[in-house]
Amino acid sequence: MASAEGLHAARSRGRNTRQLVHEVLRSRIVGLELEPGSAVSENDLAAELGVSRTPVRESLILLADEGLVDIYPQMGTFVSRIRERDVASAQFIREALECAALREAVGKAGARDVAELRVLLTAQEEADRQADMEGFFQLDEEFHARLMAVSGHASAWPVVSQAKAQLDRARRLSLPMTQQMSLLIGQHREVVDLLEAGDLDRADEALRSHLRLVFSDVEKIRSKHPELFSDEDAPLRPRRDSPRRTAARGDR
Amino acid sequence: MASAEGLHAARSRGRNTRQLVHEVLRSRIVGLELEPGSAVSENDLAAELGVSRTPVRESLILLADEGLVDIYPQMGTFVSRIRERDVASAQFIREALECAALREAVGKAGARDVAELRVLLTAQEEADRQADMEGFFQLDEEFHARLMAVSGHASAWPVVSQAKAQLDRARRLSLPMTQQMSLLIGQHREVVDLLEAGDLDRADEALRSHLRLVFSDVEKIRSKHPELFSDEDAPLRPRRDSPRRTAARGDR
DNA sequence: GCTGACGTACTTGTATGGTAGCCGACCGAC
DNA sequence: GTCGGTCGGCTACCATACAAGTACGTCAGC
Repeated sequence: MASAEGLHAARSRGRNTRQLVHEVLRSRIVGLELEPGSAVSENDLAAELGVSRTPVRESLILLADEGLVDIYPQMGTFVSRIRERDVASAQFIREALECAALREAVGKAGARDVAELRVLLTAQEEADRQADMEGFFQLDEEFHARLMAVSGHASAWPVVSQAKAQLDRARRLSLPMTQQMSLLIGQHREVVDLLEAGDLDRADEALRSHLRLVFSDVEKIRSKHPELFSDEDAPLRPRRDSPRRTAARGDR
Repeated sequence: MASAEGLHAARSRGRNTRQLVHEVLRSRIVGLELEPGSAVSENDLAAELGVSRTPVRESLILLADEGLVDIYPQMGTFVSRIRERDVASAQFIREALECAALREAVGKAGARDVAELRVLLTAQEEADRQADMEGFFQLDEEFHARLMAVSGHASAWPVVSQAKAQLDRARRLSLPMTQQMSLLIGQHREVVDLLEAGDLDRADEALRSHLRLVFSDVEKIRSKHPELFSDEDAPLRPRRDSPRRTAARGDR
């Protein structure tokens, strides 16, 4: 997945190196491939990805803006630990925007919109049957994005997506309980049903409780994996214990 | 304001060059000192500000992420024209977040919160009397930020602020009608009154209509200054007519 | 006069060099 | 044993050099 070589292969397709590096790193962080608290050095990443430090550095700056990494000048850059405050903020933003969009979507939604959403629901059930967690995550993202698009506010999705990233890092750990998947899908279906029926208030409520469930998951995770979270106000101890990088030298 | 020399002077105070350049450019763009459509060359800015291309470039990347500039590789970077779509999106985001926060603030607001808000209202009236538009803008920003803070969601303000930037560029041109200022202040006061009274629905409605008024202003501006707006879908003509930069050479 | 090819001057993208500053281990003094 | 200074190695920051590509003025050909 997104190895060093694959990066250059896709490079010709419009996007430049910075954007590719940004996507790779973002995906690794949100997918927990890079754990909260771990160091991400410009030099190491540049060497691993086979590019210079410049695009890596520019990507890290963007990721810092998104709150996914913390840059400590002259000390290092670290994947940000999950902060209570950021998670709560992300939840608030997501809930406000998605619910506001849904309220506008009710009444606007055509038969085609509903049909497209139902296609995604079916695909989600298939992913559930196959226990394809990664696939479900993508379909979930697409579902929520599409839901916002119905209201005509697709352009606000990136903001939601950014907030969502903070939540998803933690969720990644919780979803293994496969029972959750069918529950979430059921909630998705309920939202679509109520949207189709034009029941504004109940649709809003259904989506809101769906999002809250996701949020409460994060809290559960916290007790299980406290090392991924930041104990607030004690961030000035990034720890540079980075073990010597043994491999990754012969390539290129 | 914010000349090249001032930049280095403030540099010692914690923030690095990139952040300073970012603030300067953002302020110039939102303040319309740099007009939509005008070219912002990495080289020119670096020379003018007395720094190298690197921090300038990194700032521009951040500004592009905020939608304030458009980067066309190998062609140039231009202050983005105001796009119908972006303005609508910004309005949606702002309205959803600010109103959601206000709804949560009702009931939470203590006497002290209300008092602090009222202090800002008084200051706004003073700015109105003195026809101090710039001061009013800052106080307006502070009022809305404080209002969100009451709900405990101050950390979501940057998102609102980013959306607001898109709207403010246009508003900058409209506010000269000083009659508007007292109208806006009156609406601010109404929101605070209803917040204090604990009337959730009417407070929400008051804030919403206030924000909508601001939004409608933008539409008025469009007819007056069409050159600042993008006629959608015709963006691939940035025009490089950048007139020779005559001044700004002897300093440093 | 008009059209089309070409060259120059500009742009951003990427790579690399040098600097200031922080951490942590080592080592000597007490 | 404990404390304090020093030094090596690492970091991100900034500056600079080079590369790839576009626009636009110029000029030759018609």
